[in-house]
Amino acid sequence: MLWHDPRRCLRSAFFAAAAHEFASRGYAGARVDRIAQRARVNKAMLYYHFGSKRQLYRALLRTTSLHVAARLREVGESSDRPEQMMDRVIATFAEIARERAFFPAVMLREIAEGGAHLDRETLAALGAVPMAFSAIVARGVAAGAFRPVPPIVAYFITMAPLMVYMAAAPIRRELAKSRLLPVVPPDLDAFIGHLQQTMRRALENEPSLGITT
Amino acid sequence: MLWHDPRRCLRSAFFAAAAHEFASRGYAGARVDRIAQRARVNKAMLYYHFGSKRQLYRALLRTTSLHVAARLREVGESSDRPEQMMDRVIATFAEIARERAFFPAVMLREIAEGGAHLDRETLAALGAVPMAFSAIVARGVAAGAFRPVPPIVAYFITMAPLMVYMAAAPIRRELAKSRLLPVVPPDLDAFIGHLQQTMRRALENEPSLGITT
DNA sequence: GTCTATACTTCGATAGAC
DNA sequence: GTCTATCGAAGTATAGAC
Repeated sequence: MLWHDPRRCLRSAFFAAAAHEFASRGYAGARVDRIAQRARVNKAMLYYHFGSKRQLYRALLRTTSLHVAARLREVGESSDRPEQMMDRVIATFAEIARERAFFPAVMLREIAEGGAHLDRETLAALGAVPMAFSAIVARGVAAGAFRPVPPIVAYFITMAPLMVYMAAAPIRRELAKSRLLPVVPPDLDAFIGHLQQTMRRALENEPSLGITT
Repeated sequence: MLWHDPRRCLRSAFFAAAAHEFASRGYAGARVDRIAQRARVNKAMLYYHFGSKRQLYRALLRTTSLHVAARLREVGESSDRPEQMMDRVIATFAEIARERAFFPAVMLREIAEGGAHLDRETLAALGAVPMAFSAIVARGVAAGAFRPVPPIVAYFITMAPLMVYMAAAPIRRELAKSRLLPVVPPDLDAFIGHLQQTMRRALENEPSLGITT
């Protein structure tokens, strides 16, 4: 990842700090001072390298989205059967969110934001994620392994629960702490298992044969 | 809805304006000036009636959450079979979001926010929504109509796609405008149909019988 | 209860030395 | 390339007249 280049290293430090700040406070709530402080770099450096808060935000979103899209394409290039591929797509989403804990919250926030602060290039990077996902589903449908569900619909039904369940971890903790939840919610791995099963059933093309329970 | 009471009417005007502002800009991005302007009331009045931006936000969240939870309980009290009840739960969510367009975005943002700005009372109101939903699923499981899926898991798998798909409408428009989407995404009604079908399959307890295609 | 004017604070951004 | 000091804008909140 080119960590030998000091310029790259500085960008990474800024990205990590910015990701944490934007995820937990949102674009408007994020403070440039806090990002610089967390990155252990002077604030003026941030402006020197990125120009503005907005451009830093865009760079973060672009980098992250392109990374996610690339990982999904990797899964799509494997020789797995479509059903297994969907399992791996879900696992990959979760894996990415484990590596980059900020990902779900930033994603949800940007959706709610409706694309304000974004330029065309960043928008394109964002769109690469549903595109990569849709390609996988479309091939499964074409091969007859999946029901003819619109790929973009499958994308939202798969990705949204994952993003929301992961982003909701803090508020679940709050609810649990205040004794406002009747039962302990399953951990992420269990949730992923349920989601995989749900999508297998949702996309299953031969209801009378071989539903895995 | 007590529209005859002028005090109630004023609160409603504030709520409507605040909802729009919080949904499109987030808590930190929301501007008290804009809320007052949109409500066609002086800003000082807002502070007179609600005390602060934060308390206005909490009041909005409480009112909305309690309304949603009440609507879900209504569905739960009907004499429908569990499968039909789930269809109606999904339809009800969508209906509420049609009446109150701000609902999905505010919900997603608050999840990402992790419960900051919230007091115990508002947190409890928020928790009432998954509680009401879970009660419905739990009864379906107890009656043998549903597979033994943890109700809270079913909640996230059902609610998240709806919230995200609705909240993502603006960014889908942006993507479409920039020609960054290969196909036109289904409208909300079609999406709801797919989600209902997905949840029927996900909760179906007898895979060999009566799957509706 | 309602409005005007303003106090006080915080934030994004930059100028300018090194 | 890096840091300090600071500016100007914009924000929440309130004091005080009516």
